[in-house]
Amino acid sequence: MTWSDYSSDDCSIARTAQILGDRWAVLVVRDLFNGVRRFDELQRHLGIARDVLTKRLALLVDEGLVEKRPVKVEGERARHEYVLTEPGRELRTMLIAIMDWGDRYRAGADGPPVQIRHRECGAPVHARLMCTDGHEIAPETRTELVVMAGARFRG
Amino acid sequence: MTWSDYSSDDCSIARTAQILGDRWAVLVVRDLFNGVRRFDELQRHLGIARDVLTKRLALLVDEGLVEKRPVKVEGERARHEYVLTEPGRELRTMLIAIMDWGDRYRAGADGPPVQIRHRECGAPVHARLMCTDGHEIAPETRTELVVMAGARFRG
DNA sequence: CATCTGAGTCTGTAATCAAGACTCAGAGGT
DNA sequence: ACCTCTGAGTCTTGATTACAGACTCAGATG
Repeated sequence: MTWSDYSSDDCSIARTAQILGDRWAVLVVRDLFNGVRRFDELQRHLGIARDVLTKRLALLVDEGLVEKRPVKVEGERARHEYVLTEPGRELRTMLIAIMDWGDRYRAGADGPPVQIRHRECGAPVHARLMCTDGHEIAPETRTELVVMAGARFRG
Repeated sequence: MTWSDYSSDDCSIARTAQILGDRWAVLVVRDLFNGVRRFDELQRHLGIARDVLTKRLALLVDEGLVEKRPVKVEGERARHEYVLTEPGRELRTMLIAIMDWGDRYRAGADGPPVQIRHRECGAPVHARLMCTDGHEIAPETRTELVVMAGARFRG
């Protein structure tokens, strides 16, 4: 029973890619993380087409990663802003894993553009693989894939 | 100077998304990780259109994540296979971060379909955030973004 | 010589994306 | 009251890209 006997769609990576597997989705989440909250600000910063942004945000809201909430500031007209929900915020590990890879293999001559730091101690933060017994999984460390109850055979 | 004053494209996440920001790219890499190596096997398992697979593989080869190498098995015609390079293999942390998220928020009733384990001790492997001082960065732990030399202002 | 298979390429249609114009409602100025 | 500005979209019109399936081509197989 090899990996390719199991359904490709029935996989947590495939399901996540269904939501984030788009050139823009990840960047929208990144910007939301970095405090961008309003439609026009996202649109300008990302350079995304307006209708596409509308659709992406709607999907993210639909999938529960983002909340669209009304904001009423005194003396201004009512607006809304887009804020990450808890599931959305839990993507931080993934984002930092992506960033680590890019920093390493796609940084320009001046090095990485930004760094994420632990607010309390100031040290840079990275994504690491660990097993639940506390061993660090280095690049050469072998891992194996074990099929669990949730798996489905290929249709 | 806020985040949105800096160029969105000049960011390691944006650069990585340029390569992997596609519904299929991540799944192709996942399958290569899991030992699928041949064109037809990828095509069948993923259910991707053949011409799209051709293009994705070409991009991954171009970007240096995948190597296309000829294979000559005795008694068979020469073929080639697609194998991850070292940069490609370094995506493991990202893949597992994506999988962790999906396992948590998108698993079906039967739980996660597969588990990755440390081959030596058998314990499940997960992606974690750590600062270089060794502190674990839990979901509530605050991080901050520091702009470095590689950053560019918005054009 | 006819058939099979792996690894694509080609073709026609459907879906998405991009860029910019247009809409609409509320706030501010005159 | 009227005009203008802005935020947050929606609409429209090409240009790209995806999808499904047919077609190709070379070397093994019978």
